[in-house]
Amino acid sequence: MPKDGSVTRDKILDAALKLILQKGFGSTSVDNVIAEVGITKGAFFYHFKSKRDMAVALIRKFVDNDNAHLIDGKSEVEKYSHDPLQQLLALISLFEQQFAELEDPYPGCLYAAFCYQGDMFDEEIRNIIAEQLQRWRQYIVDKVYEIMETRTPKMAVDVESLADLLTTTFEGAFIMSKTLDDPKLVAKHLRHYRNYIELLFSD
Amino acid sequence: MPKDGSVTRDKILDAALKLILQKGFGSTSVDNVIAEVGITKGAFFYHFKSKRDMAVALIRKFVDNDNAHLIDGKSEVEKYSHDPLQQLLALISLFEQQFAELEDPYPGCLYAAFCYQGDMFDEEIRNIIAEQLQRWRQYIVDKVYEIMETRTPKMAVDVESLADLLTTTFEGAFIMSKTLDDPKLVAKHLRHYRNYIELLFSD
DNA sequence: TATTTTATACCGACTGGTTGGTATTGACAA
DNA sequence: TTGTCAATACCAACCAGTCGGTATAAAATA
Repeated sequence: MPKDGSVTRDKILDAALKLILQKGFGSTSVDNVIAEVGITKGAFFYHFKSKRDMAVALIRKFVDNDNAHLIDGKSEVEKYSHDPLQQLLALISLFEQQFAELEDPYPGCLYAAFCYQGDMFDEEIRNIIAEQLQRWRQYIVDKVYEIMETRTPKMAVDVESLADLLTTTFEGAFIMSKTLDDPKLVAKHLRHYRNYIELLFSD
Repeated sequence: MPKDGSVTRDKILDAALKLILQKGFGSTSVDNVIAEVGITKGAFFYHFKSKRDMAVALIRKFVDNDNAHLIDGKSEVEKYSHDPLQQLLALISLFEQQFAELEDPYPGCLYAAFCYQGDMFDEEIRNIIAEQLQRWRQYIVDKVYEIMETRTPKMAVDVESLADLLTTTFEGAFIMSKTLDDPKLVAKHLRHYRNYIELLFSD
């Protein structure tokens, strides 16, 4: 049986995620990470050729996980109703429920953490994030156009920004939740987004 | 008249703000700041006894400026209408106009930058920020209760989180605007917040 | 089956450079 | 000539990254 180095690699990424959300990328030293994991410098640079290399791996993992949430949410929601409006409302409800269960403020989102350290990263890393944000946009944009086949919105709205507003609500609410130390805030703000969609499209 | 060191002090704070929004607090070194301003270490530590001391001064200045926006917006808006609903909608419109003029993505908000470096700061700094967020909340909460004296919302809503949602929209939209490199995004998302208020309360 | 080889996974001392912060000195205005 | 303001030179701690070496186990060879 081979020694499984991927266990250590994952532990490094987990520790790095936690520390980066607390202190930011630039303030999280490799020494911090290895101390958290309980390994040495040698082990770290065996798995990642540089700190930036680790950042890329970390953001890839975070994006994959985020995308899994989108895909899971989609399939969860689309099996209960064929009405695109009900599907979209149910998707938001699903996220509300998940965030309503939290007892501590959500630790935060890597996209925001990296956004506010932008100058430390190159185009490649920014693109990985932007592409994932556009997957969310695309799913909701399509859903809204489906809705508009049978319903007329109460107001003329820009569909693309309406779709992006979900992510905006998440990102903004994470910051508010942490700053005001209110674990329930994210769910409450998602509820307003759901209300808005409902007011726009329901009869 | 003594030499006016406050000019240098302000230049330091301006440079620090710019750099911190680009790179984060932890990755912005004192050397970076003095290079940007064109002064030396001695000058920096004459004006601020530590880097943390500068951070406190910076966040105080940012909060004062933010509060000025709130106060200016209030008085601007309250002189054109006595209807609290029209006042609130006009306030959001005002911010929309300001952000619609931008040609580049808004550089970001210190509250978010500090939020994602939370572990580097103490309770004092977090409180300065939280108190300012609560001033925004209080103004809108009061306004919404005024509105509800004469109008019934289309849906039952949590007033406090409805008020906080303005800040959430700002914070989230700043991140989206920077990440997607879209200068007009903030104005568009504020528009949705205004739409939501309008749908909730108008006849 | 016993022995050698090879690849993986990890260690910890070390390097050149950067960090926040200090001590000392001097220039300039009142 | 005194207090304000800023420059130079410096320090100890910390930074990302390197390097020579080691332990282990699978694979190849005998």
